[in-house]
Amino acid sequence: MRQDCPYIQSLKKAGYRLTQARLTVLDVLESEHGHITSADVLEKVERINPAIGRASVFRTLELFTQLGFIRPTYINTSLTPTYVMMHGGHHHHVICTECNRFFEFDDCGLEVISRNLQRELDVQISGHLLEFYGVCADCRGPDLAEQSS
Amino acid sequence: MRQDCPYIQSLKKAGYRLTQARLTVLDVLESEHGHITSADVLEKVERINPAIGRASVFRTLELFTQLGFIRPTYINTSLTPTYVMMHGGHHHHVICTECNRFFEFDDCGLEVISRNLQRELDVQISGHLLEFYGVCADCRGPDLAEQSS
DNA sequence: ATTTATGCAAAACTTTTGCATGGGA
DNA sequence: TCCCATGCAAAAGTTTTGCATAAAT
Repeated sequence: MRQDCPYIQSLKKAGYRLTQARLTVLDVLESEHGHITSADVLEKVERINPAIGRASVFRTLELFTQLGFIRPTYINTSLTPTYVMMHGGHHHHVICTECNRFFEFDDCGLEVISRNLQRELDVQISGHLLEFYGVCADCRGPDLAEQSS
Repeated sequence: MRQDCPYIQSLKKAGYRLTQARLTVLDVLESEHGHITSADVLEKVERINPAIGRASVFRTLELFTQLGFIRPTYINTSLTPTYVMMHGGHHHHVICTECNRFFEFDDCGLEVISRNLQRELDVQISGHLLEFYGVCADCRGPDLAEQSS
């Protein structure tokens, strides 16, 4: 486990202990490169280390959310949250409303808007989440779009 | 109840019946100008018309989400969703991570990005949600807006 | 007259809590 | 050693289901 991981550094700096539960949840989150449901986190943590209780996973998820590491979002119509990693404080993706597939993208050109809002509303902005909704090529049918399943 | 309401038009056009439950939930959503938790929707609908069952409220909320009228988001650390109205397919706000207050804003200048993504990812985009996170002036302290308690 | 949508109430789940105890610094 | 964080298991809530019935078109 990389001690140079920025999240681990943040945990330490904030005075939180580096426990098995926290490190394992962090590993699971990062192994999913970006987004994972709470149910999946529970399952994967359990598989890696059965000694870690569910409660700790939820407590960790809440802590990480408070610290800004992750952010819960609703994806499909289920009641369980999908957590996305807030690398550098932000996250951007396009979600296909038909198949719920994710398409992540990096640049969002929101720095200017962020600065303006900061000034206009007098809010010290630390991050953002941008979600676009649409229908991907596959879900629009094979006729008009390329198929690449 | 305004029959010219765009949401009512959409419901009709999609072939859904204009029932008491749906019209009442719509009224509640609009009366909250923007965002409301599921628990609050339940409570307000109950107050307006006790004959409407909880199940119908949830079914309606899910339907409206599928139709793109609203979008569930996580605000405070509670497990209940907060629904935001997707006027014109989009919604933008800044959330204070301390007091959970909302600051909505209109323009987000995302049309260009939206078009680019549409072309690059071949996804037909229908809307978006943009959330900024930060700490508002009040929460940063009374005077210097710099104090951290 | 047709169906769709509803209400009711129980079932199904997910998340939270309390407390004694273990593990990190 | 000190005290934060954990595990366990039950409790607390929220959301979903099944089915007979009401109501919208």
